[in-house]
Amino acid sequence: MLKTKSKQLSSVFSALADPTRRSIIEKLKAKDCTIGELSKLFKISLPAVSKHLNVLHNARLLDKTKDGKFIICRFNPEPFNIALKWINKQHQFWNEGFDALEKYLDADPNSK
Amino acid sequence: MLKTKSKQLSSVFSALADPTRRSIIEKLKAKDCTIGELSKLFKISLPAVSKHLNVLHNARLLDKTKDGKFIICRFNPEPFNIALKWINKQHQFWNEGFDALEKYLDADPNSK
DNA sequence: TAATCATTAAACCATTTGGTTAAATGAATT
DNA sequence: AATTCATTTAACCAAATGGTTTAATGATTA
Repeated sequence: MLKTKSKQLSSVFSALADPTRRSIIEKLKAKDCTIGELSKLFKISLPAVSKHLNVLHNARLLDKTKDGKFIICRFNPEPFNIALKWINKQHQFWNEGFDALEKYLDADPNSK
Repeated sequence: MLKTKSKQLSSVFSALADPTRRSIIEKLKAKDCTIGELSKLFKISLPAVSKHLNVLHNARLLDKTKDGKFIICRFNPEPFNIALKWINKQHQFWNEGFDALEKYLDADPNSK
């Protein structure tokens, strides 16, 4: 399902609006985890964690890959780019003078 | 009311999660507006717009100043910094090599 | 094949969200 | 002083959100 840019922005920003989901990202940034491993970090139930993971997955911030009995979760930072671009566009201050961020986001990742 | 960093992040990200509120920011970025002017841009009722403005105000993305009968709304991009910092911290790719954004955000705005 | 383990689905609940309309407030005009 | 204009408050509603518990699914292990 192709999302409009606006829908993408909404799903990314609302995914990031919840502290549990931000914690999940902070954890996954350091290391891929199974859903069971992630759920042990929080006091909420496993189904609640599963729902949060769906929200992240929907925003494309999380990849799930099946490994036998387990599901491995991997953080995908790529959708941050669209969010950063939007913010940067509104950021009066940044638009003055040179714009390092814009160049950064437009650069080919493989060139680094 | 002092907010924790987590609460600030939640309020900024959830303020940005709504397309109407993003449109309001895009409008205000160009020019300060009264609430009546803003409400004319949308098909929703004026009280609905008023509520969106409260959400933005709560996230400190919007300043209101009274001017007689009118209330002037001004966009305040400052809370973007905390959001950008959080995103940048998670952004594996960016953390490799030099980090232009971090420097940018930590710089004294008055020095530019 | 039966039992176990990881995860999701279902049904439910309370709270929040984004909208409405109608009434109230408060400042400016007449 | 009465009216008009800009905005908010109140009361309400439907849908979404974040949580729960219990049941179902699906893959491994015994």
